[in-house]
Amino acid sequence: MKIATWNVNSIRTRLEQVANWLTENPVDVLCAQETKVVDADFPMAAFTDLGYTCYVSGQKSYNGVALISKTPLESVSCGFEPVLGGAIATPFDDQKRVITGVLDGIRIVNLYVPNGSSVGSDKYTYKLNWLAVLREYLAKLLEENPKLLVCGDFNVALEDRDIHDPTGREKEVMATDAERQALRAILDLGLADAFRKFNQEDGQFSWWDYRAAAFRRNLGWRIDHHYLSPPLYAEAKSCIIDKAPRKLEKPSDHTPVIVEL
DNA sequence: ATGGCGGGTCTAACCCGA
Repeated sequence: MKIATWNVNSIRTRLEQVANWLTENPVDVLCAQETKVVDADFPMAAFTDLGYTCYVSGQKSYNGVALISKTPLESVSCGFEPVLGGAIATPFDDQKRVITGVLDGIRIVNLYVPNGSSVGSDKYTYKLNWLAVLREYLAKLLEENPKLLVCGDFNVALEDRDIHDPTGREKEVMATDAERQALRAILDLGLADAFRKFNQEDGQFSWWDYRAAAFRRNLGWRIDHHYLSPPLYAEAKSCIIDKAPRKLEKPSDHTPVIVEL
């Protein structure tokens, strides 16, 4: 089974690229983030034409996540509320950042973690609070789903080798100790980075700024991840970053990461 | 860099991303 995560930065603007990529890379499930479209306007036909079923949780202009699956999924839900209840979840479910479903006994969670804007801002606080709620959400899911795959755009680079230049990282959003500790607290539930099972090199990135020719100069960050519970980590066969889509005209600033189980 | 690019939409002295 192959599962990909890709922040597409608008599913409508990127539709042709995503459909072409799926044709050439017919993964079982594509977990997309930043779809930036309300559910009624999601371009489902392009994917049904390829034999895929779409499960979407979107909003106008911002955020939005989708599961695009070759086989229909079971037990699909959106947001934190179905798992955590309204008291904890409601303040966070306005922003559409979470969708999950089950395929062959594997629960797949597709996330778009808040960016955080700048260190010390209200959005930075929101990000840390959101990650704390995510920990509770995943703890509940792990109780019922020993085979858990959590993927998406985490907007956190866990280690210095995941950043082209870690100098001054403590002042930069996505790399502060508080963000890393929030993510580590989640991984301590029993999740491990699929990519690092196979690749220990630095200079391995999944996002490059549109500006300053960052992609050409490989000035990137590795912030898109697949985290696996122990039985899935043990059976994982590969995890690769496909840089090809980032080389196209008008690309997303992220590129797909694919795990094979 | 007082964000250089590129999405979005209230098409702007706009907002947001990462």
